[in-house]
Amino acid sequence: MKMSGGVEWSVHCLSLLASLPPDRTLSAKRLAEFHGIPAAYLTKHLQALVRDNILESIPGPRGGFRLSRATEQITLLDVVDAIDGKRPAFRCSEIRQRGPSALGSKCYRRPCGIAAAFANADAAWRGSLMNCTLSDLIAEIPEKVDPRQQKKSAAWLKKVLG
Amino acid sequence: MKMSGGVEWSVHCLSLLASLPPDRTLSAKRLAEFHGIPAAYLTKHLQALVRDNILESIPGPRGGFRLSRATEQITLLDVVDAIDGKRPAFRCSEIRQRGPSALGSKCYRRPCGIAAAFANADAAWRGSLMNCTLSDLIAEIPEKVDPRQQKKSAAWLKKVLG
DNA sequence: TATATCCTGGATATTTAATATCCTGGATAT
DNA sequence: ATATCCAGGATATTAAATATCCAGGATATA
Repeated sequence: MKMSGGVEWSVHCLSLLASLPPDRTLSAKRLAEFHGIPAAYLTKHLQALVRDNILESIPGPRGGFRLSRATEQITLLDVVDAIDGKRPAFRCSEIRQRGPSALGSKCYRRPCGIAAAFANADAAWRGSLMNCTLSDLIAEIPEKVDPRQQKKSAAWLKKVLG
Repeated sequence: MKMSGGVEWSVHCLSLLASLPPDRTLSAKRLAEFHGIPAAYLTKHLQALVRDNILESIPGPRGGFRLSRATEQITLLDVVDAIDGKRPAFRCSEIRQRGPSALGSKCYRRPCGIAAAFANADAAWRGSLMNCTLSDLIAEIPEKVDPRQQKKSAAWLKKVLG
């Protein structure tokens, strides 16, 4: 079971975009350059974030992407849902309806206990992700990120923003 | 992000095996027949369960599989770990170490905040799965499974156990 | 002891999903 | 007018999940 790598890319991009001055943007090319990842593929993920109203995009020269909501209003769950989809990891294939002791399909209105247990685990996971906002992640940068890297990032931003 | 379908098959098989008289077994073929799933592939999953000491296997005629622990000692997490592997869904690719503002690799001893947040969610998920035992699932069969299906299952078992 | 049953593990094929690139068209700032 | 940038479709590549088959070893039974 593996989550799309695009989720990691997306959160890092959102974090960088959150440090932009108001109304400034970064292009997909710049975002890819900053993170050392392929621009063409990153673009696909950014489009997914736009579709889910996490980012907004500006076409044309000096265009690019910026956050479409406050950092407090963007959770990790929002990102996961946008990039990885909303379908749960456990997908019940209703094997109880197969085999020699199965009944007609009308007899299975409620989910089976096994599917319910996995749905609980999924809810716990989503709950945890829902409780972590982009704002939370940014707040811990000063204590968690090496000051030298913070400085280099700021310098890079200053350079590309002209 | 999708969990292996083998997890669902496995839990259903464990549930059926739990209803066996002591020291009786079911072969992979019978388990597959009961659930209407391919025997050859199910075998691979059963082998994984044996490797993790959830099942034990008996070779030879009248051989097959049986639980190797009490139902109270088998959790959904045990099954997921055996079938789907122990690696978390979110795999940090350390993109912070790439790009123009990265430092040398010695400067990244602690996990980044993003990876930590996903690790929390993973822990919540695992915690939920760990709290659900095979015993719990079996306990709710009387209320959750249609009595007619329970009857058919019992009849099938009686037949194949001779 | 011959035989039939059953698990084990390796080899391999098939299918599906993730990853990745490219290109055309439309928007827009300069 | 031109250069930059996003949107979305088409397509290629890679990796993983799904699935089958077979040879080898164990064992109950006749």
